[in-house]
Amino acid sequence: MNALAYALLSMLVRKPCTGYELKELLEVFWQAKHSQIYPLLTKLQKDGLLTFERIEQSSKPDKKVYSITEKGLKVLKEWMFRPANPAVIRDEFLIKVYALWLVDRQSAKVMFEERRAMYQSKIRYREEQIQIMEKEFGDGVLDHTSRVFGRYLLFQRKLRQEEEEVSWCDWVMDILDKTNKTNQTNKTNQTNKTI
Amino acid sequence: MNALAYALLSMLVRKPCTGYELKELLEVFWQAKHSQIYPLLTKLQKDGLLTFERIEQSSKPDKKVYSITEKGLKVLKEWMFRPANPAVIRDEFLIKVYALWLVDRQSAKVMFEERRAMYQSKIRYREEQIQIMEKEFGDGVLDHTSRVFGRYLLFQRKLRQEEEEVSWCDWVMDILDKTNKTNQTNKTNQTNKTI
DNA sequence: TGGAGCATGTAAGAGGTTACATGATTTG
DNA sequence: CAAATCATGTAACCTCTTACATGCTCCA
Repeated sequence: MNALAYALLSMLVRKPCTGYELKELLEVFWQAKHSQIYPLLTKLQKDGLLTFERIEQSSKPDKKVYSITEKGLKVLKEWMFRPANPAVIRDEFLIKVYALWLVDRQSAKVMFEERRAMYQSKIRYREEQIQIMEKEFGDGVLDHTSRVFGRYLLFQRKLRQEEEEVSWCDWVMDILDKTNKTNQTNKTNQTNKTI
Repeated sequence: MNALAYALLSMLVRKPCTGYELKELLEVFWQAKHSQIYPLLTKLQKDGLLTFERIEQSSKPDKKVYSITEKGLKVLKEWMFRPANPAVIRDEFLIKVYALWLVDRQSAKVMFEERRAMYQSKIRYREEQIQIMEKEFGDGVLDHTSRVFGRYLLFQRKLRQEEEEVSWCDWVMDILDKTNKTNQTNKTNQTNKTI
């Protein structure tokens, strides 16, 4: 039982889903490719944590709708009370930031402008999604026993983190602007002090 | 050349380091185990991107101090201008948040209190590190041509994100408090509306 | 005297990505 | 007419974690 397995259970305890739907819904808190999801669903079903029903569709491929079993629910609930492993964050952009002193000020600014724009569009999407939830569920989004509660909390968290990212980009671009533009061949670069 | 390889180059372009040091320094933006770092350093050295010098130490094991080569610098600089792959974030706690509606209010509160405490201690550490940098480098931390610039930006970003996490935990705990405490067997739970 | 820090390495296995494979319908 | 969406699956490969392996010093 790995983290992705619990992620799938935590989705299916809300409502039955196809593997395809799970991939979409999972995106907000656990990115996975379909090539990882489909075999895992089969495994969890064989282990008795899930069941599935094959639905034939006209004009679309057949699909398998998975549901959680009693055993699956029990396993998920037990896991809920165990301490979570620390988060893993791997962001290539941050490597580039680390080596930012190698590039000229103008290129650095462009990098941050692009980053800012990307996060700004994420914010717009996130705000839309939050509005949809609030419209559909009303106060249910703030009810800790409602199925949508956790999803709502996660979208709010994502939104906050994305807004923070934009604000950080602005802060960095401000620093890049404030740099004395005549002092291109600098002095501090000569010192060998490094952490 | 994978992302970790560029992460190592971006460290070594600042100053020569041992594998052991790299693992520590890398932590702020790319977590990796030593079992991944050491073989990769050997590979990069064989590819001519790094060189190393063996340093014998009394009272401590020998060490290999790696430095970047001209070729390594060229490869790194070229990579700097290529667009970064999207960030990968995998946080088990968020899976638990998704299924939070399964646990009682009190347990949910405990989970967020622990999360808050953990991030609060990260903030303390981060603030210390930032102060150390500011003391040692002065205005150098804001000079985009200084070797410490990128590292400083990253620590500031981490701090902001960690503060945002604490603020989000407070927001969630507030919601959990505001819930009508007599309404334990709820109504919204009965509806089958789900996204 | 046991644990943390310094220091490097290999091997096995789990987790995750990319590519291969198929195929109908809808939308721009 | 091409691209996106729905829908599922396998195989090869790369990435990352865990475990095995060694050994000295300093500190509580």
